[in-house]
Amino acid sequence: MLQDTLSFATPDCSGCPIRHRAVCARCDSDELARLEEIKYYRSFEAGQTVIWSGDRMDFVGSVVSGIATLTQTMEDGRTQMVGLLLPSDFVGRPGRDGAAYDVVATSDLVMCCFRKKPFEQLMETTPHIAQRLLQMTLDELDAAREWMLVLGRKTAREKIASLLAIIGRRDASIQSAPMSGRIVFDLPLTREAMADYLGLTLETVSRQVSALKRDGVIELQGKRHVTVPDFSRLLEEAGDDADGGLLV
Amino acid sequence: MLQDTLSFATPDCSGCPIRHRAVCARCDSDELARLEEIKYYRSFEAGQTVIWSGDRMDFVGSVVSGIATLTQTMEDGRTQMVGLLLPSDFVGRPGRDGAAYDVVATSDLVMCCFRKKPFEQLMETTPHIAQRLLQMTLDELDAAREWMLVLGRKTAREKIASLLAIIGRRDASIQSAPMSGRIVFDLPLTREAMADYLGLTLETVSRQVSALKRDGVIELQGKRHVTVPDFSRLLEEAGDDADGGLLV
DNA sequence: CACGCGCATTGACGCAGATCAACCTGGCCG
DNA sequence: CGGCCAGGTTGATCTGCGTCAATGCGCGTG
Repeated sequence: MLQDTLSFATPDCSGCPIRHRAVCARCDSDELARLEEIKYYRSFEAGQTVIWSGDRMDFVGSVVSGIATLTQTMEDGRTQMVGLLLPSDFVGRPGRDGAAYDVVATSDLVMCCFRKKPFEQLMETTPHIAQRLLQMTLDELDAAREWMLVLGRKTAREKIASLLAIIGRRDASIQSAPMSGRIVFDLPLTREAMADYLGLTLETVSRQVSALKRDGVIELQGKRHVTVPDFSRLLEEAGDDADGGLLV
Repeated sequence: MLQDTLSFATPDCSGCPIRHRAVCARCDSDELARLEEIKYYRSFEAGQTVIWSGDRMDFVGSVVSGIATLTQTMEDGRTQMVGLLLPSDFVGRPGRDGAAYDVVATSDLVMCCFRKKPFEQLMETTPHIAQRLLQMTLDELDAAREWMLVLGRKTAREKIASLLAIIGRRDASIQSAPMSGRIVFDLPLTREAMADYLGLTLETVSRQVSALKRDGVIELQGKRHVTVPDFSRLLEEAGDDADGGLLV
């Protein structure tokens, strides 16, 4: 919510919505000014590819609004989503030349970018920026490893529940909603994208979503709008203990 | 190999084998001296738990010799290995209090540790340490995401081949052996540990290893000593294009 | 309105890998 | 030496999910 307002009225770091989590969280006014110089916004349409794996990347940045996915593809076409980019998530690999994955916008998308070279130079002289990026990367690493457990050991039903829990939690925390009880959100992904995230087929996703609906774990309005009447029940279905687990 | 010699004759960073990849790679003599003050070695026996998930961690460090695994466990006992720690790999989460995973030594293990608080202080004032850690964390993130593709989309046979390729490559690069042709190494993992890494059962691992042997992709001397007559053939079996893929 | 198209659902069937179970193999210790 | 036990192999059977295929549903467009 906060994310989607204000951002263009005052397109500078101090007013920038990404400030909540992103690089400039601890910057002083001098550093903000330097960030401001190398900052620009980019917009993408739904379905558009933001970065091809292997591309030279000349920027780093954060998602301001919209959703993008991060995927890997094998030569024979099998694909695995390895990350989901929601508002405030960071994109880019300071110190690296190439992109490692495909980044695709799944909705209309706005990114707040910094030109990479000068950003890296700023990083050299500003310790807390590197530290901030380290913290964010550790978060991503935790999320990736959490997801390895989901992919390697969970059943299809548990996988679906885990995904719904992650999206629901993420959405809820943005809205400062309570972490238990009733939760409502929109699925930002097609059944196929969900399947790619979970290492399943879209048919299995569809079946398991229907099953969770039939069993009262979730309610559906249309295909995408989800109501979770009891969030802790969903966590149980995901195979997590009610409080821990599922970072991001 | 290099790893296992010398390390205790001269227990300072300049002679420390981990210097090849780890934090002190770019330190000047002053910084090395400060690292030296907060450095100590710890030894573990095979099977010993180094860290329990949730433990308060008061150190960060690198593996000097031996092998450890990084695992997550669900309440019902299902476990997923999320990382393999070989010599020179970094352990720890600067800026974080708790451990996120169980770390278990699978062989006798020596770690080179730094006390965490002073290490973090050093990081505050020494930009390139945070940058170095960021690079290492990005490497781990790439590896974790690569592994997500393995877990989510590969068949059992491909999974085994991928694991053998990773271990073989890692082992070979340490010994500066060529990246193609004949490769020889020892499996540092039991069949069960391999299964936990790959999201399979140990029976399936055993069967697929036998199958790869039967098909001439690998040769086995005993249960653990592996010869790969043609590394690029192994990469094919893993579903990778011969040059790219499988970071770490 | 009918048509087409992208997305989703549902059913029938087959198979890769899990499960259960028996047996092997080599190293250690009394 | 023999017995034990952890780790490994192999076989028989079961099942969850993939595969293939038909059908539904909402929406924009001619």
